[in-house]
Amino acid sequence: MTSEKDGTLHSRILADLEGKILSGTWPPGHRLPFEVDLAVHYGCSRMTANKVLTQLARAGLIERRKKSGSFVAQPVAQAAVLEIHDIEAEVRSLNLSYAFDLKQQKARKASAADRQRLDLSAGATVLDLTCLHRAGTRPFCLEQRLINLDTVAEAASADFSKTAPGAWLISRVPWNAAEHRIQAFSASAEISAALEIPRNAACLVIERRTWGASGPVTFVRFTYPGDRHALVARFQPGESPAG
Amino acid sequence: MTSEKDGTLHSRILADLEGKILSGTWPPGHRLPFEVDLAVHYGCSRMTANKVLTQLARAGLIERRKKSGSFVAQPVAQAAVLEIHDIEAEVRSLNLSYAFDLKQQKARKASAADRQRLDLSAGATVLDLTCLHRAGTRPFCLEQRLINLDTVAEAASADFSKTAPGAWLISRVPWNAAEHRIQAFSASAEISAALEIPRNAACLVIERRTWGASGPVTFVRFTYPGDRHALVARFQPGESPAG
DNA sequence: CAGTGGTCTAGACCACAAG
DNA sequence: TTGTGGTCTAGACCACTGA
Repeated sequence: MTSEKDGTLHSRILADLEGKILSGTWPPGHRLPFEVDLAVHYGCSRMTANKVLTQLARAGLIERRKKSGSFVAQPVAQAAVLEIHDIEAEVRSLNLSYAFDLKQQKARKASAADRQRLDLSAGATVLDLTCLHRAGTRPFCLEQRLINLDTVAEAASADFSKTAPGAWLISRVPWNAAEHRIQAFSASAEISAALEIPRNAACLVIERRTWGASGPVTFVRFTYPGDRHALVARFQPGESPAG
Repeated sequence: MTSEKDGTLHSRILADLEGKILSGTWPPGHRLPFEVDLAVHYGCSRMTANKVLTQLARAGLIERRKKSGSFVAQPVAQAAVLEIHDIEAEVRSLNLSYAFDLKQQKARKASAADRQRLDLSAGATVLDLTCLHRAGTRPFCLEQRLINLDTVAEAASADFSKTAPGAWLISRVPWNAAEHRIQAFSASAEISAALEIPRNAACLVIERRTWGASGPVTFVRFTYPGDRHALVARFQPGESPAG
């Protein structure tokens, strides 16, 4: 019964079922009781039982099939939530002072490479930015960014020497879709100079493409000294990553 | 009005509200109509309106406060779902043939380093595995793994020359928690020999610690040639990553 | 065809926090 | 104090799908 008296009714039922699944009492493939039976067993209405099963299904712990019932799912893909923080917040959480230098800011016609990176049509103009984020006095991360001036025209006249482009953009284009790409590269001459690391040192590179409601917004590449930086992602079954 | 006629009632309402938020019609901080008003406006019951708002809140698009109402949230952390696939599936999705070589398999007392990696107490025994995953004939990824024999005793007598350890484990310890760590490293002598890449070439390294219901299960380090491999993560606001 | 999940309702009570 | 979200119910109809 795992009777826990805390929380709401359906969260208690949820915890009970989760325990049975995660502990292996109900192995993958096992059929759960029907909604009606759960409702009787826990003394609740069918809607409440349904809510619990729906939540378990959303979390990927069970699979529901009409006419057959609900079954404990086979664990498949290892999915994990990767939190890509704001760099300033990231630095400050290390108890280091944060600073950034704007190293370059230039508006220009989009080159072929730009258009591919930003998913643009010909003739578009972009703002090309480079800035260095510092933790304490050490270089922390090099940011190379393109901003689509067709979508975010105000960027052309913005002052990025005080406000980092990332923070500025989030206030202009609050909600957007993004695609991240994580790779390892050897430091080029430019990178090694900027980050003050040896030539060819391994670097962790995160590229992000961002789209807003009105089209492509920005492409940005963050380059971190590889041995000093790690991305961490956790996975906890049953907890919806969004929760 | 974004009126879409497909799907259920609450999914249509959801799409409508999502559109207003994502397009900026309702900017961050804007107060949404109350549940009762939404119910009236869409001609549904309050429960249905509640379901929609609850879902928006779970997705992080709105924030709900008692007595005050529901508000469009400030976009904060860039969270993305990182899918860490099974290596065999990953290779096959590239239309390449998959193979792996078991290069080492040795049971031993856990060293101090092992105990730290696997979160073990003294005196534990581990199985130390090394295997190379191939795509076509080229090395694709080197897997270095420790398995906690106190938790998964059957591993000691398992045959890993046919079944890759990852696939074997998932059938034994179906549901587990995991922590991933992603870094860039220069190839050591061992790595460069195994992956057939130059010494000090940049490598993408993914480390995973896994816990089951009965304790630490395994620690694994995947090393990929950095310039040939990328992790991709997507983020779509409004969609729950678990969905 | 029958039983399951999917959805929706109209109404209810409660806890909580803002005014 | 009062209005809001949070939760729960008993019952209903539908769509799908497996037997």
